[in-house]
Amino acid sequence: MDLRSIKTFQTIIKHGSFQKAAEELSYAQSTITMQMKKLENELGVVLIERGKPFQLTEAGRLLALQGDLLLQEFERLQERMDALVKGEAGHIRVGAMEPAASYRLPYALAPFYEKFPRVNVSVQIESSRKLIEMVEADELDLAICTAANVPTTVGFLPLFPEEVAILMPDAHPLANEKDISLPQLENEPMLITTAACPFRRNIEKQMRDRGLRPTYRMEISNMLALKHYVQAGYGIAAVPIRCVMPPPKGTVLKAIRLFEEDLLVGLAENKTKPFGRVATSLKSILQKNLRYEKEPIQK
DNA sequence: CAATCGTGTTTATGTATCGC
DNA sequence: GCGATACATAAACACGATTG
Repeated sequence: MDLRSIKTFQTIIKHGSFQKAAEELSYAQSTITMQMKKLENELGVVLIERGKPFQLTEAGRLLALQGDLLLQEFERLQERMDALVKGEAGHIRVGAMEPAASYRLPYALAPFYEKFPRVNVSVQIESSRKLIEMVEADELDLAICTAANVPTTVGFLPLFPEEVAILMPDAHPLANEKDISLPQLENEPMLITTAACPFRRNIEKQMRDRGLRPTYRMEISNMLALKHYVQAGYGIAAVPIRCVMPPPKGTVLKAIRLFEEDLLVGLAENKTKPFGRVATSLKSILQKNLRYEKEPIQK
């Protein structure tokens, strides 16, 4: 069964005649007969009760309805293919870690959508480690993540440091300090994310390097949920500033001294796969828009 | 008016060959 | 070993003439 014979069938219905359909489609009348015969054989049903005037069978009425939808779908597909060829449509798979996925990507994507309104973007939110794996397996076109275990087939372009500060209830003793130093955190019960979280690993490493040992009170897997636990008074937490601006009611954000290295976030891409025009454009737009102005930390 | 027939043309498929 | 190309053959298609 091909679309051509369905189109012929629809044209026959439109004119109520094999002859007229042949004229409109520039076929010989015998070709129309042959096409209908073939279509009926393939479908295993009679579509048209021949006679004057002919009548559609139940199968014919069903095909008349479905055939229209099929042809419309095909037209849409054709339009999308044309757009794809012109570089105006397609599907881009982006991965992002938190907090960039929630706090940066929605804004960074806006100019891309303005430029390519017909491109479909899917956003997958995962840990950096998982994102890099997905880029390597060609399951993502681009990923916004940290450079965790980057294999040689994956390229990483550093873009911005995700700055970290300490969030605490405003009644906390340290809330009066101008800023916080790492040794002050040693005996403070902290709320932390999972062991795989790059932010947690960064803090642990920096404290370890200085011979300090953090004290943990509670592990919360979702970084975006941390601030609510701080707000509820469970303890203090080192959080990306972007997640807690402005700090929730009843909490304050304090800069932390000695944090000379914030986590570097960037774009990961598969070096072995060709990059299309749309993906290239998205890359440069993200490159330009993922950075943001430094925001003041509340005193 | 649609179906059938004979015929020429186009398209699809299989095979062999070539170059990398 | 693999993909590109050329060629032969089969199958599908479209046509005009003709029939019922």
